[in-house]
Amino acid sequence: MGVIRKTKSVEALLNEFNQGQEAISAKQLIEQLDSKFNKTTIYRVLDRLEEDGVLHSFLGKDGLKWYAKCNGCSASKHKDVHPHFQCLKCGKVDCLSINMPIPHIPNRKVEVSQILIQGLCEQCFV
Amino acid sequence: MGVIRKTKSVEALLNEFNQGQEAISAKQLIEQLDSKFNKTTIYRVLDRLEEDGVLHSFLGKDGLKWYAKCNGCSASKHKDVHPHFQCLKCGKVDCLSINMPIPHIPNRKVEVSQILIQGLCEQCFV
DNA sequence: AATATAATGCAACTAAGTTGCGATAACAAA
DNA sequence: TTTGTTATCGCAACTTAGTTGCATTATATT
Repeated sequence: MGVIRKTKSVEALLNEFNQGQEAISAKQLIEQLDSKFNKTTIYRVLDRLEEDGVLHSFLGKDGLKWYAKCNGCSASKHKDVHPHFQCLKCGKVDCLSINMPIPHIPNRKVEVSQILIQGLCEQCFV
Repeated sequence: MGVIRKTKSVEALLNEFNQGQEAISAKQLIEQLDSKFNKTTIYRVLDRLEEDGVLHSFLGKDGLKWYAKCNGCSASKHKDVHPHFQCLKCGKVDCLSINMPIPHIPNRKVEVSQILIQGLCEQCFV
């Protein structure tokens, strides 16, 4: 079932993410690749890449969906549980490779946690 | 400027939040009060209550906007920086009164942080 | 080359949230 | 109480990120 095919859109998107380590929003990818691919295609390829553990996704401060490369994820399990950082000046979003332990909460079961930190990135924090 | 008026919609919304400590999504409030108020009104009243430091808002796991009562906020400063919890079974969302220190990140300035923890709430975690 | 089916493009749709504007209602001052 | 100012409301139309259905095309397998 569902072997991912090496199509032009897949290549193009992977290429975008291989330009750097930054996260890229679906919106930005659609604008960027507008002349080459339909937005539906882009959404679907992103879905597939996420399912396959190539990318992971999260929501930025405005509720937009962002994607970034995975490190150590597989199709069966996304191990990437790290904070994301969104720069309030330049808008850049990336993954932070720091460990943020989620405290145990009495009488509840913690399954996932999303942490979005906002502030000034290295370039903007002079 | 801008003294908030005690209108019926303001009263109705405050009343909803005084039913308990849970967070309520804008969507839910609109559905709930649909017969009494226009959705535009509800969005605007929520905005005003947030500006006045009565409510604070955050995004849930699907990017929907949620509101909850503030504790110790003022119009000038929202002091409420705490994690929020969304139950994956019953959907309930609330504020956690635990302190989560944001680690210092080298060469960046941290200004805000949003933490959303998902799992099972007290009622659903049997 | 033939086949099966994954992937694409297009158009139409969904849903949360926003905007403009004329009408209405709070509230303070007379 | 009445009046005047202006905050607030309701409505309709809009915006925008993301989704869906379906006919067509491309990929990979035999």
